Amino acid sequence: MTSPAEIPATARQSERLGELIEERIVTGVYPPGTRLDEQELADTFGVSRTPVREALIQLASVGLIEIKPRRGATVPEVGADRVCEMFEVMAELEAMCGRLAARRITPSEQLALQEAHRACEAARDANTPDIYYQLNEIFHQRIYEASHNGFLVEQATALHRRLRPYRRLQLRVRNRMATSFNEHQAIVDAIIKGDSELASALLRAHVTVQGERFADLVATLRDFKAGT
Amino acid sequence: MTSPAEIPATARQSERLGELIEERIVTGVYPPGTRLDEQELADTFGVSRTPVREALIQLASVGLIEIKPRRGATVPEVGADRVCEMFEVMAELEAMCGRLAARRITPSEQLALQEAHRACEAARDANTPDIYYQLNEIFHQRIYEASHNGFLVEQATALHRRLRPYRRLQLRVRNRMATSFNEHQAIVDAIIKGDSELASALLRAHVTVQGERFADLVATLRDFKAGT
DNA sequence: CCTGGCTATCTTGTATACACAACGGTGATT
DNA sequence: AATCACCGTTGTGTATACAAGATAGCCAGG
Repeated sequence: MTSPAEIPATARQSERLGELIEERIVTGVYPPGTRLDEQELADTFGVSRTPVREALIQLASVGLIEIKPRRGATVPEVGADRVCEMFEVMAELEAMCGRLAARRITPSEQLALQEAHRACEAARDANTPDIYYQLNEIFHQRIYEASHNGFLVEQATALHRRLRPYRRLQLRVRNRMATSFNEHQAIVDAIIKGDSELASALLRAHVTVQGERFADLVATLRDFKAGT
Repeated sequence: MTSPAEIPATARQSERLGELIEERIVTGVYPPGTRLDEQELADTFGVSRTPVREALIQLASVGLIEIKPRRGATVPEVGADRVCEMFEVMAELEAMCGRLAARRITPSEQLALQEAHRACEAARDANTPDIYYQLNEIFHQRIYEASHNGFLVEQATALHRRLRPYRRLQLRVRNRMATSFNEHQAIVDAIIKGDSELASALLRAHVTVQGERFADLVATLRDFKAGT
């Protein structure tokens, strides 16, 4: 039942399936608590259960879903505290990236970083949060890469991806875009100047504030829910 | 009334298989470069290919093996530089654990930490590196837990596991055990005292030195090989 | 009416079967 | 003799079939 020649069919289908399912999880199509029925997923994507299972196992080992023996896979209810913990770690990873980047960044990487930064500026001026959001990811990715630590880049990227949905919630917060950009400016300056400790501290604060804002948001929602 | 659990509850076999294969990888039974034939593994463990595949996929998503489409799974040749990168990240994670632990450790956790530390002391006095090695793991685990960040604990534990084989190499280095213990002592003092920055710095150095020692070891081996 | 146990059914976990791509060997051609 | 092409073998990727455990619904008993 393979689809007509639209996919090279050369790579494992489970690989592609994993990305598809991940996309549906982070975009909220499969909200937390959802039970992921293997047969159902198989029918949905027009494949058999085998690739679906492999995809699920892969997602589980990354922590995106939970598989309990004989009880199937579910999208975990990530508690707010859990997310805060993840932001705490993310802040440290980014701080580390910044510290290393300030020491190791190459001239061409400096250019790439500044270019990404200017792109963010354009999005800010255009007041397009969605665009800014995407460019922001590139900006941070540039910093990761400038750390010249491939393993760190992988870890930071993975966690960044995993936090994406929660960060997305903050897009509409008042003035967040402008504030974010100003913080970016200071970070760029510190890295270019080679001030590793400053870059580290700024990045840690930059990410930490996101975690705190997330916590605020959750608290607000809880109050709202309680007040109903 | 019936005996509750004498059999491992028949959780997924792939789970157990994964641990078995992982064990064989980190202990060097399957050295880097080994090609992992699915059928062969299936025969070895007396199961079919399906659980083996699932175990391999899980190991691959953790980075312990590499799976190339249509070309099977292999134990990757982790370059020395790669391992150094991992140690660099590990140092930072441990530093973070120490910083948080110094601020958040509870009295009972203090006792547990000191107990683990004293156990290490006994192993040092008995001059039993293998025992010390195991107790050292518990010691570090105690610090992780004292950070009161569950996600961080998971990440640190996972990376620690993955670095285990490379750390093991350093067991026989001269005086390593005594030096390690002294460093531990300073770390414990800093955490108990609540000096988060000191604890952080000490732990970073403690782990970094392991990475450097690994690099030295590799360099030595390379020279040795080149001299042949 | 509620509770407790039993069974029916559904879903996961494992095994087997099949399809196709990649690697290696052999033979023919230059 | 060397090179290239063709074919067989091997092993991965996917589908299907089968077995076992878990949940839920139902019936019986208190």
